Amino acid sequence: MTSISIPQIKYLLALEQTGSFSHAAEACYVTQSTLSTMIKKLETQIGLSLFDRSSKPIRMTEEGSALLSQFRQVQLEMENLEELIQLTKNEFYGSMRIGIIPTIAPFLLPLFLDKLVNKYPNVNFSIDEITTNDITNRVKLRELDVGILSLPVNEKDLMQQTLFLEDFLVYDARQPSHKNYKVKDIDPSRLWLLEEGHCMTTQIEKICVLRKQRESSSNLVYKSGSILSLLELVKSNKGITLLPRLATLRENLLDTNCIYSLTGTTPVRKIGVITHPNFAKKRLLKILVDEILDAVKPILGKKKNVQVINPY
Amino acid sequence: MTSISIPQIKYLLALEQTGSFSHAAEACYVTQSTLSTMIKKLETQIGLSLFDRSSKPIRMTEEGSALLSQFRQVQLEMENLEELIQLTKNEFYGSMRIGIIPTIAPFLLPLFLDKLVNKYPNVNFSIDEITTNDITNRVKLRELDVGILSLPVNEKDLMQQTLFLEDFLVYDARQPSHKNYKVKDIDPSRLWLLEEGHCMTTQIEKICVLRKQRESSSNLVYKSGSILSLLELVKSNKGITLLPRLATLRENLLDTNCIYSLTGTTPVRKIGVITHPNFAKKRLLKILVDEILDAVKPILGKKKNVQVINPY
DNA sequence: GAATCGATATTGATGTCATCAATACTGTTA
DNA sequence: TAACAGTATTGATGACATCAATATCGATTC
Repeated sequence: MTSISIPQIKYLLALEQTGSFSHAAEACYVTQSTLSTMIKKLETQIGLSLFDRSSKPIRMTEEGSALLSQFRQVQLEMENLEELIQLTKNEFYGSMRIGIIPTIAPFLLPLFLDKLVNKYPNVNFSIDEITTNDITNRVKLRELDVGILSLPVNEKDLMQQTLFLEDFLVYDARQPSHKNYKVKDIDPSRLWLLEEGHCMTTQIEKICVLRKQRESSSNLVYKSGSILSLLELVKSNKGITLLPRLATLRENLLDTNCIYSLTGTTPVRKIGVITHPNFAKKRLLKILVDEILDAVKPILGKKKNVQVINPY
Repeated sequence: MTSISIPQIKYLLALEQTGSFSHAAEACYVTQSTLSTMIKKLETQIGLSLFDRSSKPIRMTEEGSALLSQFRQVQLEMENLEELIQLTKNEFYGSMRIGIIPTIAPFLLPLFLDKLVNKYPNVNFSIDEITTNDITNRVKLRELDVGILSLPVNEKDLMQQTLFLEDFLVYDARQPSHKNYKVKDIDPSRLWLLEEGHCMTTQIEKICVLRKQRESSSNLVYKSGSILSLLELVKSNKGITLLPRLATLRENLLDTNCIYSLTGTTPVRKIGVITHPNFAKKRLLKILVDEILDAVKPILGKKKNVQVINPY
């Protein structure tokens, strides 16, 4: 048992406008008999005569006139809905090109990317795992829409938004012996770092205050190209490194019993996003940001007594 | 190829409200499979994913949320329409009982009654052709809804609304001899009137200033019970009477060549409607009034230099 | 008064649609 | 691994919107 339908309203308004069943049918791209039948059906459904067929052109009855503006209102809101649908489709269509640094990518992406991709099937997400400099350059050139990386970046022309603070922990691959670590407990000769170019390298060096100190005390300098290699080398050489908290959760990559907090002030890095100032898809960006925050907030919680280590 | 339908909107809002296809289906009195299919169809039609099925309870996607308030707006306007339909049905249903005086009924009703009855098939019109006193009494007692008669009535508790002024013309059944008539030209011995009780009788007596004058100059006093009898008697006895203009148009009842205007000030009567002060169907009354005015305005036009003759 | 015209109402046919019951599929829980 | 709760899919079916053809109606013309 049907109620009033949108096409019926459309036919009614066309008939009121044209004064003729034939012309109204033409305007609505249906046959005259369809329009006649549908108007009659509407009148039967609501129990009122809406049109006076004895006048020429056809005019509305008083009841029809009493309802006309409300029929128009329904039609107007339907048109508003259809327009908003188009606007919404345009925003959540196309692509979003994301650059993310390698010290975040393998730990953060698994936490939110599948859900994001499923939520927005019409958006083509593109992920590039590249370094901070490459990210900032390509965002500036509009080759990337968003960068996920450690902030701040040394580019005041880009929009920067901090998402969360991520603390560093000590990974000592020897048998567990210390409940707590102090920075000065770190033996620079056993310290392994990622190669230059990774902002985290700079951050760890800052934490340990040990650029020159480290070069003078070892005849082997090895800088890993990837964080996986880093973890493998630290493990196999019973070395030490500093890891961001999200990395320490991956039990498949390391022995979580060998992870130690640093006493005193906790060194942290700011993780956030950068975009070009003219980047338009603000709602999609907010979605990305909200998904990331939803994913990491339960893990990282709130930080106290921290020292932010900048990536440059 | 269908577009968005009202039931689809209803299902969407129910799903957003309940967070479950099963509960939403229940609330909408359809099966779960119907609701699932219709939501999917809506999403396909508009090209957007509106619900995230992986969360429990089910939540809207960002696009769905962006459109939600506009969907609600459409629903609200549909509800407003349905409510207004009910209000409108209540006003234009039932009956309208009309009293009309006999010196108006046969000339005015044919001008508008068929059209009115066809326009409002759901209204039961009831017409009583009775005198002014009967009309005013029965409107006071709510036995009639409306009276159509000569105004004013001597009842200040009734609502009175003047519709038009109707002038009187002389009907002299002798062979046409005068281009113009003055009141003093009227031979009281040949004057025929309706019987007492008809306000028009009083009006004509006032016009001719001749109550006592007439009684003293004739041994035959005949007062017709109906205006048809009056016209027949005036015709067959080559008498005289005064007729309201609408009556003079009926060529089937009299020789229109025997109709004369009165020179000098034109005597007219006010025709209008009376209703009980608590009569509620104001819109239907307005319809009746507008139909009458539409019918008589082209005939009567605008009056100049008139003297209103009251019916009492 | 009959024929013609323009317009609406009706009819029967037909493809599309909404809806159902049944069931397959999925993720969670015990 | 089985059971459970919930959603998605499938095939069947009655309801529906729509069409082409034509009946009906009121006005106009001859």
